Formats: sequence, C-alpha cells, structure tokens
Amino acid sequence: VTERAATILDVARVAGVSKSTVSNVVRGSAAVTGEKRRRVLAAIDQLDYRPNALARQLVQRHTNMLGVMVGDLGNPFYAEMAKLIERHAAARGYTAMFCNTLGDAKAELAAVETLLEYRVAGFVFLAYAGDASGVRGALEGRVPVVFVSCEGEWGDTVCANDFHGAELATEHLIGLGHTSIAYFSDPIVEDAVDGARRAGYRSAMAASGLPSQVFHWSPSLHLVTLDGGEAGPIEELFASPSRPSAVVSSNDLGAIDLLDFADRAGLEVPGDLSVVGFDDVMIAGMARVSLTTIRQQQEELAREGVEILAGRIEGRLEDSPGEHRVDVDLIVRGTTAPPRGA
Amino acid sequence: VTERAATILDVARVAGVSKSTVSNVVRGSAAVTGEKRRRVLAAIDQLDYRPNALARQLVQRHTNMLGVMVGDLGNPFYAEMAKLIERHAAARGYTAMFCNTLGDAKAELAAVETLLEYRVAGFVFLAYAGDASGVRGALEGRVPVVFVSCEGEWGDTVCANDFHGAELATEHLIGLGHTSIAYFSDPIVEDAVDGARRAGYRSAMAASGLPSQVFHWSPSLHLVTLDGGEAGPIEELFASPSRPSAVVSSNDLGAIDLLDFADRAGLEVPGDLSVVGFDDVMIAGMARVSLTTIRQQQEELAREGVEILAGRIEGRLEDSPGEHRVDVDLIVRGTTAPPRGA
DNA sequence: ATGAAAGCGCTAACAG
DNA sequence: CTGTTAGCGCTTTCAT
Repeated sequence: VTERAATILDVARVAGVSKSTVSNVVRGSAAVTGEKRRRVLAAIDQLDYRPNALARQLVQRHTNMLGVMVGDLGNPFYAEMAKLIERHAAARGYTAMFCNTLGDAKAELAAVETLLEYRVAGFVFLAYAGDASGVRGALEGRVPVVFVSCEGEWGDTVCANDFHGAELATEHLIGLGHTSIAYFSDPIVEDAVDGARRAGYRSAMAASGLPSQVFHWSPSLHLVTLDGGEAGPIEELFASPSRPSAVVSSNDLGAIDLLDFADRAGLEVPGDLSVVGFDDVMIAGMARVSLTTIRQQQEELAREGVEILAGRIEGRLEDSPGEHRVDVDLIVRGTTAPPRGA
Repeated sequence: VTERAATILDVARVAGVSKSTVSNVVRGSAAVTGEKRRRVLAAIDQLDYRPNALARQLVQRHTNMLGVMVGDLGNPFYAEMAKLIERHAAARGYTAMFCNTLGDAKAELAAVETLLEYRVAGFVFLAYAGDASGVRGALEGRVPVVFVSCEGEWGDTVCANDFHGAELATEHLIGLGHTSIAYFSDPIVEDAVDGARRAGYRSAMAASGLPSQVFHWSPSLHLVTLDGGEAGPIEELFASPSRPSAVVSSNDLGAIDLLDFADRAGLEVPGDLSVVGFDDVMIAGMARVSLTTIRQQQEELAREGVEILAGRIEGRLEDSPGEHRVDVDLIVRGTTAPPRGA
C-alpha cells in the first residue's frame, strides 16, 4: 500500500526546475519568478509532496521538537499543564514529545536518553524525579532545560510561589481559629516543591506560636506517617483525641482523597475537619467538592516556561539560568470553617 | 555552551576503526571482535556518543514515532488514554508525539500535517474531529491509522461497545422504575461515538415502549437543546412539570457537570434526578461523586489499539482494516435510585 | 570480521 | 534569479 513519498527531487523533475528552486519556494525564501513558481506549486500539489522534517533537521543540525517530561498524565494538574505546554510550544513552532515518567527515576532517564537521540531542542520538566539517575549529567550544558512547576537545582525554573501559597493556606486556617493544623504530604508532589510548601506551612505555624505536624500520606494505602515517626492507618489519626482539626494538603488530589476518606469515615467537612488543597484543579470547583485551595496560574506557568526555553534555544537568553516565581491565590470555598469549639 | 555532539565518525577516529564497525557494535549487529569492540565501547563512553535518531531514520526511511491525536488532555478520560497509549507504545519501541486537537478540525489537520512531515510511522486517533478537514485524504492508504475510542469510517477501530453500554445504562434506569429518561449529548464526545450511544439508549427505550428524548448540552453555556428543537437554559428543562426523572449522559464529565448543576439548583440526586455517566473516570468513584456509570476498559483499549497499529506498521497485519469492540460494564453507585413516586 | 562507498532527502553557500 | 555542489550522520550492500 505504501508507495514512496515524493521527494524534492521528484517535484523538481516534474516542474522542470532544480532542487534548490523547489526548496526556495517551499521555504518561501528567495523570491522565485512567477512562472516557475507556479509550475513548482502545481507539481507539489500534483505529487502531494510534503517536506521531510527529518532530512531538514538533520542538515540544519537542530530540531524544533521539545521533550516534555510529565509526572503523571492521570493527574489532572499535570494533564492540564501538558496541554498548555503543548499549545504554547506549537504557537512558537515547536512540536512536543511527551514522556510519562510516573515519578520513576529509571524511566525518566530512559526517556531522556530517547529524546536526546531525537536531538530535541530543549526539555520541559513538569516533574523531576531527581538525580540519582544521572539525568543532570546527560543534560547539563548540552541542551536547554526548564523546570516548570517543579524544581531542579540546575536549569531555569518557573514555579508557583509554593512557600507563600502554603503560608496563605495555613494563615487562612489560623485566622479561622484552628490551632491543631497538620500538613499532609502526598508522594506525588516532587520533594523540592513539597519542601517549599512544607516550609511555608511551618513558617506560618511558627509565626503564630503553633506546633507543626507533618504527615506523609499514601492515599492508596490509607497509611499516614508522622514525620520521622511510625506509620499507621489514617483512621487512627483521626480517632485520637488530639486529632488535627484542619489540614493543609500538599496538593488538590491528596486533599480530595482526604475528603473522600472523611466522607466514608463519617467525619464532617468542614465541621469536624477543615481541608485546604493546592493547585485548584478543575474538579476542586465543583459544587460537590468545593475545595478551598491555593490556585496556581497554570496558564502563566506554561507560557513563561516555554518562553524562557525558546529564548535559550534561539540564543536570545544568554545569562545564567534563573528562578522565576509566579503568584498564587487563596480560593476560599466550602471545605474550611472555624473548628467545632469556636 | 553547546559544542557539537559526537558523531559516529568521531567515535571511529578515537577507536581507530571504521565507521561501519562502530555502527555494527552500536546496533549489536554483526559480531565485532573482542578487542576492537572494547575500544569502540570505550570511545563511545569517552565521547558520550549518542546515535542520532534523525539520521538513522532518514536512511532507514521509516521512523518509530507514533502520532497521537488527543481530543482534550484536560479531560481525564483522554488524559488517561494518552498515558496508556504512551506506555504501550514505549513498550514496543515507539515514541509518541501528542497533539491536542480540542475537537477543532482545522487544528487537527494542521497537526496531522506536521506529524506527517516528521514521517511518523502511524497514527492513533483518540478523538477524530471528522472529515471536512481532509485528514482522511492526507492519510488514507499512506500510513496506518487506528481509531481508539472514537470512530473513523476508514482505518482500524478499537472501541468500547458504546451501543451496548448505553443500553445497559438505560435498562438500569428502566429497571428502577423510571419512565421519563432523557439522553444528554455532550459536544466533546465525537459524533460517531455519541451516535452509537444514543442508538443504544433509543433501542432500550423503544424495547420498553418508552419515548426517547435526546438533548444536546453545552455545560459551559448552561444551555440545552432538544434534538432538532429550540435551545433553552437548562434550568427551564428541570423546572417544567414534564421534566425527566433520569438522564443518561454521553460521558462522565457531562454527567458530573449535570450533578453540579443539580446541586446548585437544589435538585436532589438521586431523589429528584437519577444520573448515569459513561467512561468511569477516576473521580466518578469518589465518595462525593459516586456516579453510576458505564466503565470502559481503558487499559484494554490502549493495549489493543497499539498492538494493531504496530502490526500494521510492521507488516504483520495485511487484511483490510477492521472494527474491534471491547466490553463495557455497568457500575452502580449512588446517583441512581427509583423515581420519587415509586 | 572489517572497511569503502553510495546514498537517505534536504539546506546552504556559491557560482552563473 | 536559478542551478551546482557539498555535505548533515547514519545504514547498508559489497568487496576485501
């Protein structure tokens, strides 16, 4: 079924001109005379000619493909970011190649290697599993990299102001009268980002003279672990008399899982428990969820990330990689209220 | 910062052998003697050589990239499918290039053209905007295409059994005692798929001697249109005395939007209104949503789609394109119950 | 078992 | 303005 695709030479032959003339009209470069131009166009049309991007990029020695490393497309936050990145990349003439790393450093390195063989012009990391893998060694100084909504110690970074966001969330809860406020860390959030949010939480707690309690949560396992302590089922935590009356979650998905648990356990939200998330994914706004959360400006993150990466690739940006912070907002909805006693 | 990447020639020079010898060891083809082999490997390591996939695929005259056309990555169903497709493609040695078409035929055609210039080995359509655009003309007979979870009249198709799914949903409602059951059609669902689901709905209604009512819904606009009739705000529909007591939605996201509307309008679900969705996206299972729905076996859809496409590409499948149906299941949750009067 | 040579389809000087 | 020429980095016969 598959007859060989027409080449520029075929077109030249049919149009009765030379290769370069065809090339010139295809690229819209040097003006080509009316008559010859018409013949070339006709031949292109007749042969259904389509330039071979591989050949072009081979000779130009650079592609316009971007490698996009996604943590988990199943997570609406990443999916939305991926979509926005793709759109902005396309708007600048780049084609995106996605890889789902699922937070696995091995998979990440393998994906990076593949993308490197395709000579992608740059990388966008939407999640960065970290460095045990040698990703940094393979990339640094070789090809432009931008970390969007995640942090790598090298390369440009475009991130939400995670510290401030967590502060806002915590202060909101404190303002409501809560004193026993826990931070729930979801493993899907990269360490650096989680660290920043945790620090914001701690800072706000400390500023009010309140003690911090950081938990690591595996929603799928229904297990929580007190920072540096022993693991236990989440039911136990909320059954204890000293249970937190509010939690700041490291992301919306974790917060939603927590709501889900609370609903099943008969804990009333926000009566018995206030919850605030982070991200403002679409479903957070649904009436049934109505999650109080910290909104990340995804559009802005994506736009700036691609802009910076394109700048590096095209040699417009020459200074050393920097860090860019995008503002966040507190969105108050229905999952937060004063604690029972207040 | 960017010094030229090492080529096969550099490696040959450093190792003191010929190009072809290097090529042989890189590809693991013809056995290369121990000593030379070692030298080559050392050189590769020293120069950090990485084969250029562009050059390779140019000379081999075929790539191992797959074009994946996604409707909307913001929709969890598509996002999940995209993720699964990528995983299965990678497992077979293919790299996926995604394009978000947002249901726009123009964007779809442009994306197809780009992918074609990259000479992708095949296409997976997760959404197919349709044919006004000339996508078919550009692809048919030229490169293998598989439609997964959407229908194109040409090329292989791997779809859930939409007709049967809608039947199941409708019969479930009928079994509960509903007689006024509407079908809500969400524009994001491709026409062919929507058509099949609608037909399943109609068939089940007819089998019970019940009249069909098909509405086209634009969740974002809060507008419903009776099939072939006039548009009106959704509030009106549910305020009328003859309002449906149950609806079958063409997809989960539409169903969830409907729940959201019902919650805001003070309609009780499932007391005043039963709702069943289609897809079984992750959030459908959340306690707060608890949507009765038709589950699609996404893993199976993705696996089979990629398998068929790879078969075509690799020349294993030679028969004419066919249609493959994957079973669906009814998942009963909390949004369906007998109507008020029953 | 290894090397030499001929391209893959295209762009980019450089002449005419 | 148009044609000629020389590769881009690699695979692949074909000799050796």
